[in-house]
Amino acid sequence: MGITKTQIFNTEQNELAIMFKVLSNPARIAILQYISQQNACICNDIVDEIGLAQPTISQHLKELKSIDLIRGEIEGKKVCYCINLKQWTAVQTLLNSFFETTKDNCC
Amino acid sequence: MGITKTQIFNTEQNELAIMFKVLSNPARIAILQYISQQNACICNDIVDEIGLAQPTISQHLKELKSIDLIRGEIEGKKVCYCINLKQWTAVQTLLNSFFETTKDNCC
DNA sequence: TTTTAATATTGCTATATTACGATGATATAT
DNA sequence: ATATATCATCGTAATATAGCAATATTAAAA
Repeated sequence: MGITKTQIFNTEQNELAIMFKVLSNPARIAILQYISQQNACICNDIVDEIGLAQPTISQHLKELKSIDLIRGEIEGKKVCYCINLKQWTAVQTLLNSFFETTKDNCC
Repeated sequence: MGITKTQIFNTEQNELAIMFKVLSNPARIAILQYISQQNACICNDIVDEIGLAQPTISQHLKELKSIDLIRGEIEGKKVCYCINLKQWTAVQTLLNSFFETTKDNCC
């Protein structure tokens, strides 16, 4: 999306934006939901489940990994992805606290 | 961002993605924080506060309005923006419930 | 009514994103 | 060793986004 002037914003603002951005795509939402439903990890059943090409899924997984929301464990030829619960909760807390703080200031 | 294949995802997934997307920019985060801190509404002090050109701010405000997160009240020449608390809370609940549901399924 | 101030809209450029085919890397299976 | 399956990376096309200058719009003020 064009150049974002990250320099003029503080770390918190930039980090919040990055987390929101990683989640701002329906494919990535679907991937997260699917991975979580498999309880255990899964691999590129994701490709079959979601209707996108394998490279596309792989790229989305990479973005989810970039903020450590999921982890990929190599098992032979396959890679099993699962939600990183610790980071998941941390992100949830961070976003939630943004909502709370803003709400408190407001009215 | 290139074409997103929204057709292959369900309404919930697409709506979540849209909300995350609106919040996925540090300028919009900063605008929301600033508006909320002013307690009452403010106008284009936002332009002075944030270091971006007036058209850019105007565009960001439009995107925030698109999901009804803020409201602009016209007061003569000026427009006073404020957080729409009802929608703010609704979005918070929706996102939070996404985090919770996914977490519950997971482990 | 003309000017001025505040905001929105338009048009443009530069860069990011989504998606995919082709290719590369790696590990099991034959 | 060779083939096959799984996944990642590269390169590229199409589209979206961020930002701004210029311009339009609107309303108070002169």
